[in-house]
This record gives sequence, structure tokens and C-alpha cells, in this order.
Amino acid sequence: MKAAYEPEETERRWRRRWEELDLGRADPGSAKPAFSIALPPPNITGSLHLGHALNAVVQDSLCRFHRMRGYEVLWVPGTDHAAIATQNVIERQLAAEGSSKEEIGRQAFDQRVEAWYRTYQGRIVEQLRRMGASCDWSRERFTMDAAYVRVIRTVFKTLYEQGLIYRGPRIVNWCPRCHSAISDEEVQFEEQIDKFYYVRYRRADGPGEVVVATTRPETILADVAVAVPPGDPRFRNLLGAQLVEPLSGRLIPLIEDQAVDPKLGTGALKITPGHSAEDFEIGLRHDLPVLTVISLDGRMIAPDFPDLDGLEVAPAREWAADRLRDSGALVSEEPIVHQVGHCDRCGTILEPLVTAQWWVRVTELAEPAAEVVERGEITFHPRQYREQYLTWIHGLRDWCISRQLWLGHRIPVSTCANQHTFAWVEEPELCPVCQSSELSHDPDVLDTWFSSALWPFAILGWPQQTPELARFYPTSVLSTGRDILRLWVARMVMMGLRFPGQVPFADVILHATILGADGARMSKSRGNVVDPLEMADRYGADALRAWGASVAMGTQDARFDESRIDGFAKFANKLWNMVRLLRLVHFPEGQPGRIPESPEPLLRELELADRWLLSRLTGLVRKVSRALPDFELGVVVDSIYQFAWHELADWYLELVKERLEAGDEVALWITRSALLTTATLLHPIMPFLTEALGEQFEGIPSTMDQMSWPEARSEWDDPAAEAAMSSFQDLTGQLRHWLQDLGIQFGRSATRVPLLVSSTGSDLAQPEVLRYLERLAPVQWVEAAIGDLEGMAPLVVGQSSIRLAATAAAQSQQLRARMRRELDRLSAFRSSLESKLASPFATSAPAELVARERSRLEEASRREALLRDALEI
RNA sequence: GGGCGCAUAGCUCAGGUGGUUAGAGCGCUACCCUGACACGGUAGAGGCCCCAGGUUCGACUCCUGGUGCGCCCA
Repeated sequence: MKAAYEPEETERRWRRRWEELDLGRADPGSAKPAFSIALPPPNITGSLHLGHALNAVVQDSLCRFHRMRGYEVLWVPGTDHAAIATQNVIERQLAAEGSSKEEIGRQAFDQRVEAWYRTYQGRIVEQLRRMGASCDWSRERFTMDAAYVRVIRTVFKTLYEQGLIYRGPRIVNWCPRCHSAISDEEVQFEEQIDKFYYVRYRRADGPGEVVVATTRPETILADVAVAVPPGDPRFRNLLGAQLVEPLSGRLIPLIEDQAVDPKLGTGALKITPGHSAEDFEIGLRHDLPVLTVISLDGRMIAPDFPDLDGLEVAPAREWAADRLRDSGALVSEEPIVHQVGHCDRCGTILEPLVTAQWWVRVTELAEPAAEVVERGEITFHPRQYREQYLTWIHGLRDWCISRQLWLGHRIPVSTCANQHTFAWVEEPELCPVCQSSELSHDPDVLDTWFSSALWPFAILGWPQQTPELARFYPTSVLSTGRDILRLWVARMVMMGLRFPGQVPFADVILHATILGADGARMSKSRGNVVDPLEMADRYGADALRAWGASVAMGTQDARFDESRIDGFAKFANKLWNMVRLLRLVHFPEGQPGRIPESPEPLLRELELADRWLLSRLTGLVRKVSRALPDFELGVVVDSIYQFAWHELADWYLELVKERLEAGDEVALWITRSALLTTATLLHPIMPFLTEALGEQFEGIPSTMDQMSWPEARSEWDDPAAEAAMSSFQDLTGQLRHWLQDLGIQFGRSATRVPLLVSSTGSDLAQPEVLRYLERLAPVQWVEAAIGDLEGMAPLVVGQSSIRLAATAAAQSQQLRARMRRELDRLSAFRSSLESKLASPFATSAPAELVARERSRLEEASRREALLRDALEI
């Protein structure tokens, strides 16, 4: 073994090994219990970011854990075509070449798309492998695969024929740049400073006026009413009046509607159903007409006003403001900070516009999707997301599923020359109603989330009753980022219930969002993006994984912190060297060979440190085995780190080194067992490292994935040994501390400080303790008879009093000062305990606690007395 | 404006159902290249656990209010 762990070589080797072993291959015919995960398909728009990496770690850890626990595990990888995102990327590419999709035409555009898919599909899969993902690569899926497309059409056709999909004009979020509708969930609201224009609407048939506050004076030409809160006394005298729309002089009614906020602006709202989603709803309630003055290009349509017609929205707003000002209709203007919807993909300000789109009637789908969560068939982790999910799903509006893009799944609907409209799975040649051969295929494509909603069952072969579907559906866990709880998770639940008829997954994990080191969301424009592969190159994939596992399940967003990844890289090296130590004991010349197996020792052959370590080890097994099914990856990582470094390495190995070198069978067995168990427990999190460790041992399966999960051995539980070791650790610390204060250094020379015990506390009761202290501190115990206690420096360590046979030290002012400080601290502690025990605590607290405080008080008092004695005060 | 969450060491974060002398990693200080590991070891400094009330024998933990920050939705 090399002196340091080298992740790069190990990872390359083991990636190949896993491939050869076909590690992730799932067998639907196996008799084992099933565990399955559908990997949320990354967008094919580029490379994986840190969020993908984090998500892969969560899923891979769970898969490996379940394999080791004897489950048949299926983890299906894949990619998503991300229609609008990919189209945007390719459009940008074309723009950079000075071209456009219109210029090259549909066919050439489709070829670009194909080429893009080929490149990036491979890249994403490669990146997942680099992270150590143990997917079943033979089942990789893509949302544009022919089989997948069939599933989409089957679902669409069914919903269409059931009347749950319809086409109709409604208001949508329209992106004038993408030239497409955008779903409510894809709108990015951004804070923006605009102006609130206060505009006067005069009464047509008499005195009186209403002042309306608006940020969009350019839409006044499409106003169809002014609305006020019902029963608002400010507007009572105007009820039923006709008002004059101030730009063109049309007459519009004053109406009452409960949606108007009396506190906002002047309390009166202009109603423009053609250009505001809220107004559209109000318009429907009052049966108002819809007027349109903005085109799909985001330009004004105003044939009556030649200087306005064709202007973009921003200059049109200036035009309207000027005109209102000139006519005296503009009362005032003031700046306002408000949220403005932008296109998630291209950042353009969205225009609410009325267009004909395809819609899913969601009420009938949403109700069952709410019920399964209410009944507990789906559990969210962390659990607060349950509420968010329910709130959202209860308030759903119809879902706009059509997009006006070149890329994506065409809506599987055709209309014939005789206006017969029908949905299909295989595109027909003739109209099924009138046999007309003049068919036109709907030009729109489907919202990508429509296809992703089918992912958990589409990848398992539905609608065929495949063995995979029977075996692995519902899937076990869905792990994803919190941002797509609504966008995706809720829709999968709706579709899963509607089609295969069962929830798509039992547990939903929403992992933390990783922020940049500056605390802001990672974004290219901020320049705080971290490439996971760069981190894997620098520190090893395992270090990145361990860090990911430690932050993934937090309830808050986690800032990226490279130093923590570095810490885990060092941890990998530490483990490597522990195994190396054991190997060198067996093969001091570095000969090839594996650490041999040996028979388990009997409990009565064990000494204190051995019993302690096994007790701690079995506690660790218990803790990790409990934490993993609860998805508490942070606990897993922390507790293994703590055990391996601060118990096994710092204490046990330091204590037994000589025994190991002397070939002590017991120490060898325990060290081997502890290291191997640690590696086994850690394998789901750090698979590469643990494979490299595992292969140093004899009798190990060809991959750690086939190791059986360790069982907690309750016969190893030994609270007495833990207590004794814990006070020994205290003792060691204090002794080292005293000696350091006296300028005595361990290892500087062969000389050891002679010590004798002059008063014994219970902490020295175990026979091993004095021997252990000699190993870990530069001291040597001598018989009390040797000399006179006079002139020897007194030390109080733990509950025992010790004399230090170093006369120079006896006069040390430093030593005395330290003892005084110790004494002060102790007496403060003692008096706090005394007052606690004198308070009602003694009678009302649980007896167990009171007893504990009493014994603490006793200890403190005893120690205090010893210290006073030593200081001769 | 509504909902949810977060404020603990210089930094990044842990701290079920109230009971320690409040923890970890990194960073910092001092000393150590001791034959597994300097990607290391030993010791140390560093905290009104955001603020103000309340419940309780006892609050980092529960309740109310406030302040600051984040996310989601209008």
C-alpha cells in the first residue's frame, strides 16, 4: 500500500470493476425484497451541477445500503429532453453563428437537436459514473425514446377521451421571445422598480370620477371595466355608472368584485382581461369582453393610433403616460417596487395574453393526489414539505400543457378537412370518422413536465404489465431538490394514481439547496458556480460524496464550503493509513498479501480497551443502521468519522500498537474487525475508498456492495468498560496537560517522568489504566516506597492524587497557578451543584437526575479536597 | 400582502419528545518531521446559543412579541 490514499487511480480502477461486475443490474425475477429509485432525469442542456451531484449521492447511498441489506435494487438512470431549455440553448448557438432556426428550417434544426442529444446524453451518464453512481445502465431512458413517446401519447389520448384534456382560449404567461406559453410554475418573479400611474376615469353621464392606480397604462386601451371592493363607501355614489376610458374615450362600467384589495392604490382597479391573469378571472365572473392590444411579439396592436401601433411595451408605456399627462387624466405618478414575472429560461418579461392552448382539468387528478398524502401513503423528508405540497395541490388551477416550440413531443391530435378532431397513439393516415385523408397535426408541443410526470412508470414499461413494473412499482424513494416539489413531484403523484393506479413512490426526499460560498444561489452570472467534477478531481469523488451526504438532509440551504470537502479527503487518507498499519503488522516488508482472517476471541480474553472498542463499535453499527433507513445521511457520516478517527485511531490503535506488533491475536482480530466493519458501514457513502480498503482483507467478496450489512452484537455492549475508558481518557488529557505546562515533552527524549500514586480514586480502579497511561503519556509509575513524598510536586488528576518525582517541578509557579485556576473552576461548579440540589429541583426532578447531580457533587468535592491538600491550603 | 424556514465558536454546520461544565470540521496559537498517516500528533484560545417577555424547580430546546436573513406563493 502506498503511504497516501490516491483517489484518482482507485476510482478509475473500481469504476471499471463495477462495470465488469454489472453492479447495478437489477433482476426482476429475484426473490429478494425490492428497492427502486427513478433517477430524476437531468435536463440534457448541459453538464451536471452540484445539485445533481448531491442528489446522486443521496440516491446511490440508499441503493448501495439496500443492496448490502439484501434487497434487489433497481436504480434507473436517464435524461430529459427539456424542450424549452434545449431549444433555447440551440437557438443561442445558432445566434452565435449568425443564424436562426427560421433560417435553417425545421429539418436542419432537428438534426442539430439530435447531435446535441448524442453529445450530452453521453456526457451526463459519464458524469454520474464519475460520482460513483451504481445505476442499472442497461435500462437508461430518454424522454424522447420511441417507447417513451408511446407512453406519453397513450396517456394524452386517454385523458383527452375522458374529457380531462381540452383546448381553449385562456390567459397564459406568454414569452414574447420564446414565442410560447409558459406554465405558472416556470415564471420567475423578480423584484423591479416601476411607476404607479394614478389615472382619472371620468363619469360619462355626470359629475364624479374614479382614480385608478396602474403600472401598465399602455393596456388602458384594453380596459373593459373599473372594479371596486363590494360595498366600499368611497365609490357608493358611482355604482352602476359608466366611465370614460381616458385614452380612446370608450365607455366602460364600474363594477364591484371581492378580488379588489381596498388598501392597494386607490382601491379601484382597472380591469383588463386580455392582459392580466387576475383581471381575466374577474372578467369571467362578470361576463366582460376580452380586448387585446398586445401581439404575440410583445408589440402594440393599435390601428387607431398610428404612432403607438407596433411599439414595444416599454415605449408604449411612455407614449400612454405622455398622452394621459397631456389630457390631464394623469393625476400623479410614484415609484413602486413590485414583482414582475420573467421567463425562467430566457429572462424576458412575460406578457399575460389570451391564446388558445391545451389544458388539463386538474381537479379530478389533484384530489386523489392530496388524499394519498393525507393518508400517509407518501412521506416527505423533511416532513414540513407535506404541508407545502397539500396547500399547493388544494389550490390548483387548470394546467396549461401546450407550448409553441419546435422541440418536444407534438400534441398527438389531428383535425381533418371536415373538422373532426381526434387524439391518437400512432399517427393515422385517414380520419377515423370520415376517412378524409386531409389531416393536419396540431403544431404545438407538450410541456416537458407532462412527460416527466410519467417517468416513474414509463421507465418500467407501462402500459405493458412488465415484470419490472410488477416488481419495482411503486418505486421506493424519490429524491430531488425542493424547487420542483410542485413542478414535478405533485404531477408524478397525479399521473401515477391515474394510470398505474398506485402512488409512484413511498418516500420523497427533498435535499438541501447548495448555495455559493457567498450565500447566494449559484449562477453563472454571479460566477459562484462550483463544478462537481472539478471537486472530484481535486479531492476525490468520495470526499465530495461524504460532504454531500453530510449536508444533504439539512433543513436549511447549505453554503458550499470547500474546506469541508478537504476534511473528508483527509479522512479518507486516515482510514487508508489505519488499514496500512494493520497490513504492515502482517507484512512488515511490504510483501503482497491480504490481511488474514482469524478466529474470534472469547469475551473473557479481552482487556479493557478491547471491550471498550467493541462496545463502541456495536453502538456505531446500531446508530448507522437506524439512521440510513431514516435517510439521515449526516448522522451516518458524522458518527462514522467520530468513531474511526477519534476512537479507533486516536485511542484504540495508540493503545494496542505494541500488542499488534507482538502478534497479539486478540488485538489483531479486534483491529481487523473494527476496520472492516467501519469500511462496510461507510461503503454506501464512500464506495471507492471502501473498495480499496476492502481489497486489503482476506475473505472479502469481489465488491463491498456484496458485503452483508453488519449486525449489532449486543453481547459486546459494555457500559462499564465505556465508563472506565472515558475516565481514563479524561485522566490522560489532564496528565498530558500538566506535563505540557511543566515543559515536559512526549517523545523528545527517552526519559519518562517518574510518578507515584499517593491517593487512588475509582478512575484508577481498572488494572489496565496505569499501564495505558504510561503508553499515552511520558510517565512511569514507581512504587510508593521509593521515596519521600516531601519535595515531590503534587498533581491531582481525575479523582486521584499523584506525586511527580521531579523536584524542579515542585517549585513551578506555573503548576501552582494552574492548580489554583482548576480549584476556582471546581469550587464554582460545586457551589452551582449545591444550590441546584438545595432548590426544588431535588424534590421535583426525576430521581435519576437528582442522583446523577449528587454523585457529580461528590466527585467535585472530593477533587476539590485533593487539590486543596496538594496546594497545602 | 400570505405561507414556510433559518439565526449556536472567526467560517461552515450538528444539537429526537426541556435536565452536559453546549459540540464537530475548517481556521487560529504553542510545541512536535515519534518507524500507519505532517492529508499527521499533543495541548490550547475562542460562545449573554439574535433580542425582550412568558411557562417551568430548570429553557439553546416550549410559548408570545420583536429584529435580521432566506425560500415559496399572491
